Amino acid sequence: MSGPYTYKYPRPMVTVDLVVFAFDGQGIRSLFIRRKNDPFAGHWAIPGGYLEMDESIEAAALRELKEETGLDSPVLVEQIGAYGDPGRDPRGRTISIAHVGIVRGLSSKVRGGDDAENASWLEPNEVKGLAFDHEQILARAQEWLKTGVRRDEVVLALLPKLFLKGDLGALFRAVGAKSMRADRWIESRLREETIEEVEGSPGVYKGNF
Amino acid sequence: MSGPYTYKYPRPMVTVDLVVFAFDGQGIRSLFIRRKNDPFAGHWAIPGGYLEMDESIEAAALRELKEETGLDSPVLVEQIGAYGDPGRDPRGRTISIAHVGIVRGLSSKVRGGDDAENASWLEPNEVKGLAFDHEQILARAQEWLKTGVRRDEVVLALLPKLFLKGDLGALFRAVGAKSMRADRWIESRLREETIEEVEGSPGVYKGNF
DNA sequence: ACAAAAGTGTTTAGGTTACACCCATGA
DNA sequence: TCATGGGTGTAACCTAAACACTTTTGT
Repeated sequence: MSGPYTYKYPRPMVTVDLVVFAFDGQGIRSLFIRRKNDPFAGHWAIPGGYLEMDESIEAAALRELKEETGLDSPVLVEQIGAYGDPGRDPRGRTISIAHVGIVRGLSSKVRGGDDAENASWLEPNEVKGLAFDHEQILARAQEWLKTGVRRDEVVLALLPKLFLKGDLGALFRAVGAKSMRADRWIESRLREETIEEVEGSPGVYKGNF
Repeated sequence: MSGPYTYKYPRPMVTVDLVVFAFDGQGIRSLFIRRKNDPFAGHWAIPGGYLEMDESIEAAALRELKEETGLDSPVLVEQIGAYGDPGRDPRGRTISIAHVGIVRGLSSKVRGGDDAENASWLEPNEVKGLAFDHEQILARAQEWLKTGVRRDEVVLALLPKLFLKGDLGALFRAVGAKSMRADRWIESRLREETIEEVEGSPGVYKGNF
């Protein structure tokens, strides 16, 4: 960096955050880092960091994810909103552009990096004392997940490439979608060819992309 | 302003934009300003401007709307996304947080102000040569409107306080929602008491809030 | 009077909910 | 054995879409 940088009018900082969800066959997990530095050193936080001047917003989210957790290219990434209440960051006015991402299964190769002392897959509802307003962002992301589970891409991004009816049932249960019947879901997607049964393996399905 | 302001790392500018929709009984109109200053002086643009350091994002959107068009407090405001491609603003890296707003009817008291030479209600599909990436933002806002019209709050925010079946039909037609039948819509909302028929005026309805 | 546009009835298909019942599991 | 939780069949309900037909409107 070659700073300092001088502007005529004050500018907020801009960060990106990325809530990553994965399904382990039992429940939904989310990826958190433990912050190495102040503010909130030692607290859990959603992966994220400063936007650089020459990269797109989504690229920044992916870069930060990679730097802080080692995770590469989620199956699906979507922006869910900008958070910018004055005071959300003690270092000064900060706007954070929040995203959700989905990866297929709990990648075991996550590791801390950069500002992250370590990175772990935690149950989103168990994590306490999140940094900044990350509780709020997480809540919104969970809401997104709960309603997003009606979208086939979201479901298929969460499930393993090959899955059983039981996996689907477990997934619906895990996100708290009520009375979603796996049998009906499969029946209907088979009809419209969103998924198909794997040749020679009755009861095993795969999504079509 | 007391600038200059100096930071260790470069920071983008942050703006807010607000696409305002209104329904005039015939079609959807959207509020645009004609820019007074460069860049894009003389071009139409979505109302918006710089976020100040001590106001919330939504407050900034409302303030800019007021300053540039004279319009006060839309019935409904919602954030629709952050736009931040490098190069979207020739003045330098700028992140814009886009919103949609709905007002009830075409307020005739709109006037230009600030950076706005004037403000007018235009048909969104007719406007050409929008500033910045406002075409893209407008397109997303229209998309939001088209799908949002299934949400009762959105419909009721667009319609006058008292409305007829014909108004509803015209509205559905205006946003391009296909095969939405006003008779069925009303029937169903009456049942669940989202709207009610006005006493003594058969065929006149009003929303319940 | 005619053509185009809007309104209306009917039917079909699909999804959602609720309920009843079965089966497996584990205390 | 009993209680529990999940799976599964059935029926009621609602909504969306398609279609045909009528009514209205403008020229």
